[in-house]
Amino acid sequence: MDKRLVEPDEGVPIADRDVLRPSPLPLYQQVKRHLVQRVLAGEWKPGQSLPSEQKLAQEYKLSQGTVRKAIEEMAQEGLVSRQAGRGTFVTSHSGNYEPFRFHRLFDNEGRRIATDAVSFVRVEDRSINARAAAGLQLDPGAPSTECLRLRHLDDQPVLVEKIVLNARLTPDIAPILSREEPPSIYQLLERDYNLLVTRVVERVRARGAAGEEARLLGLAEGTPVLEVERIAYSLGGAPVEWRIMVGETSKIHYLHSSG
Amino acid sequence: MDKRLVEPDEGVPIADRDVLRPSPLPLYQQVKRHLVQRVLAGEWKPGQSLPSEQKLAQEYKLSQGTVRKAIEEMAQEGLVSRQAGRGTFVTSHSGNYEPFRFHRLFDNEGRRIATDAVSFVRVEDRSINARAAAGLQLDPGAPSTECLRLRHLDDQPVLVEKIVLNARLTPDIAPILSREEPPSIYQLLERDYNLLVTRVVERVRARGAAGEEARLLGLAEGTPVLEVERIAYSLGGAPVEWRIMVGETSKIHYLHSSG
DNA sequence: CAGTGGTCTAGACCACATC
DNA sequence: ATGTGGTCTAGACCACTGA
Repeated sequence: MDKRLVEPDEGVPIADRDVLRPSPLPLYQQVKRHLVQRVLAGEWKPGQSLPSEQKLAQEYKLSQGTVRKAIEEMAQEGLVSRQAGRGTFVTSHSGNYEPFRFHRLFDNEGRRIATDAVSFVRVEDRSINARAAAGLQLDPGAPSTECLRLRHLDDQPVLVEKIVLNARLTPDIAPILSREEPPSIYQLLERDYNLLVTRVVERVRARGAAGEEARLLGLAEGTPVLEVERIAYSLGGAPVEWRIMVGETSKIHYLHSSG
Repeated sequence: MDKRLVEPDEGVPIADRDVLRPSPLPLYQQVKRHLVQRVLAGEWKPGQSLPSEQKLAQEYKLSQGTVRKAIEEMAQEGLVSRQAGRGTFVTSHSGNYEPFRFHRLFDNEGRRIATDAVSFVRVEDRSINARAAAGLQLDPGAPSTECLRLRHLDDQPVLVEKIVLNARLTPDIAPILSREEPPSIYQLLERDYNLLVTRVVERVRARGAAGEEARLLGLAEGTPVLEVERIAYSLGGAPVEWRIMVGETSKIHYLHSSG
């Protein structure tokens, strides 16, 4: 039976339903939005399971189908993953669901540049550089944490990364980075700051190697290098990280499949 | 009522249903597969509308919801697009649905490199070059059509494209390319060969400009340039085109959003 | 065994397009 | 006024998981 027949507008129940009422948005979108908030608030931690569709349908006083559609969209966006017979689980970068899914750099044998040795050259708090400020939508001079690291492949340096974090979103992260030297920044953002990176925008350019990066990579000045400039957005759309990766492309390339 | 109650297994009807029966695949997947075939066979041409959900449900003797799920997946994959109140339409590269969706090169003002002046330097039938052969999964020496063209931006040459097509899939395309000089090869593949490009894989590298491309772009030998190597696959998964694009990246960059 | 998500049905109302 | 896709309901059976 159609809900609108049963509850014309006022026989309305429950607190949760109040949250969902006034908007003209479809119910399943409202449910999705609400569930996403609850996941972000940590009500269910990464790896844990959400309540079953039945339970959620009862809680929101909606049909199972409506809740299902909300959860299906969340699954499609990678926030949760579903397993028939088991349940719906909050995905995690730290879990083994899709580690390194944003790493699009590969070596010539098709191996992903991700799990290799990383050395941290420098980690410091400083006022943000102009280019990163533009990317992170911050005023020039805003506080930031900047991190320079170097990836190796077969003991050869292949990639320099400069990573800039908005210090207002990730306060006191510098000592953590220095101490732990984590292979994945995004794991750390999720674990310590509840920031889930869901989307990145990358710009790829070619240019000649220069200055410190040339030295770190062991290249002559002017050698053609690939530059990947990345802005990472957290769930909700706030830019949390600006990153630039530079590597010589006799050894590595950027790979993208689409369709 | 559940269909399985009404039709245990043998009260089964209709030719279409026979096609869909023996497999263990969900019904909506079978419907999807069948509809995709019908679109590819040209039963509904790009821009035209499919029958309504109701009609298709009757035709397949299934519920509207099942047909809907099939069509929704097709829409998600971009084969059709849906408009409430109007219908479901076969998408087209020539139509205005998603033109140039594979073009990921932009200038520094954020404009897509796509609609600009194109000049054809050369179009010829020849035996395939080694690199394209590997990409297209062909034997070295297989017949191919090779096309070299140059894109301009504000009257400056910015991008050299070498395009190689598998002559077995696209016979006699050379004269068409020479005559029409189309801005989009994929429109032509769809119109004249019923090949719908649905997926591309791109590898991006940096290197020094060399030989003919340096001359065409007006660059000194060794100037860093961006090289995008693309393999385009048609619906069904056959590689139909290998393409290499080379440009100086003081003027252009490769952009990719993900998540 | 009970519980979960996955599939399928049948029917309702809605907003929107078109004529 | 008619027809379209978009939303929502209520209930069925299934395959799979885990205790």
